[in-house]
Amino acid sequence: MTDLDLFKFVPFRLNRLAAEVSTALATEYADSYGLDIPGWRILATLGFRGDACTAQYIARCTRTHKSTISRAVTALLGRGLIERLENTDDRREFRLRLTDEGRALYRALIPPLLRREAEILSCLTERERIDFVMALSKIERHLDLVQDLSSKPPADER
Amino acid sequence: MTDLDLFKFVPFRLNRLAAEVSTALATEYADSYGLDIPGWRILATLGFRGDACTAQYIARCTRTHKSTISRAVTALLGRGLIERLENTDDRREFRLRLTDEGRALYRALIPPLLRREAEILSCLTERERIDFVMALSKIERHLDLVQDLSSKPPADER
DNA sequence: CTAAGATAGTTTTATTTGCAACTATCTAAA
DNA sequence: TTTAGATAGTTGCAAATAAAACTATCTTAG
Repeated sequence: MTDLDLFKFVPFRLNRLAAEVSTALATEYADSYGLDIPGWRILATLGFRGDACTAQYIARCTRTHKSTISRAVTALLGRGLIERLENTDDRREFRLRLTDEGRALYRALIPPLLRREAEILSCLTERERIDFVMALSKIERHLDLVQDLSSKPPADER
Repeated sequence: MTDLDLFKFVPFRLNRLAAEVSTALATEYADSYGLDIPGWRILATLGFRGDACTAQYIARCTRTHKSTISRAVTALLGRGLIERLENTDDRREFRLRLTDEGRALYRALIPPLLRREAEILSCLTERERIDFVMALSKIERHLDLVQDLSSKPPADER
């Protein structure tokens, strides 16, 4: 029988690594700006795409449960970091976008977060880093994790 | 100003990938054997290391909170999958080890889990897979995630 | 030897998260 | 048009997790 070493088992290692990286990054947005992960994901999605998008869209492409997004949206609205626009074409949904304050926060967060990311990857050579990211992309595509905005409804919500 | 694309941001991608892989694997041990992630981690740690080890050790090297481990240990004891040995040298701690039944379950789980892992990595060439795992190791070492059993107490419990 | 601090493990509590039910709105088919 | 089903978003509840307080035991400095 083949043996199983937990510490060589990729799923376990990914889990552990992701947890570690998350807590390392959280100090940037949580400790400094009172944001949690869902809040940061919303901010980042809205900030990166210039235009407004729906909560559903954010939930889908960040693979975060819609109820989690809903709560985080409420919090961000309360802090005046995002705003809701009625959509007269479809009154079920709201388009969300950053307020000026929200955009300022988004911009303020980028440099330290990119710095952290670079730090984490600094143990790899340029070549290794490129290969690593490429492998990541392949696995994501293989598992159908692509963020594609045109998008089929992606397997709904697991 | 540099921009930040969430979908190219490695910490986010790791998080998303780990979550996806976790749920994919959970079907193996949860649906089939009623194990949750902490339970599986204990089983795997005890199974891989032939000898008995303490709850503290498992918590540290799997980076799982000690209260989570404590509860999972209670559950596994109740199911007769592991047993506790008094340590007369230090009566604060207990050494844990698999029962025969626990070992059988561990053995039964290995093949399907390794198959899943292989499936997930099947989109990479052999070369890419080796490089990917190597990069993972480097990052783990860089972030001080090494499982090292000799081990300094690793930053205690976050 | 004793007291102060450290450590293993448990338990209580609070937080977070996902699920499921619900409302409101839209779409499509009879 | 009416009705059945789908979809966006919210909310109540339950499960999982982490934090913190607690017990018991060990270690070490005086």
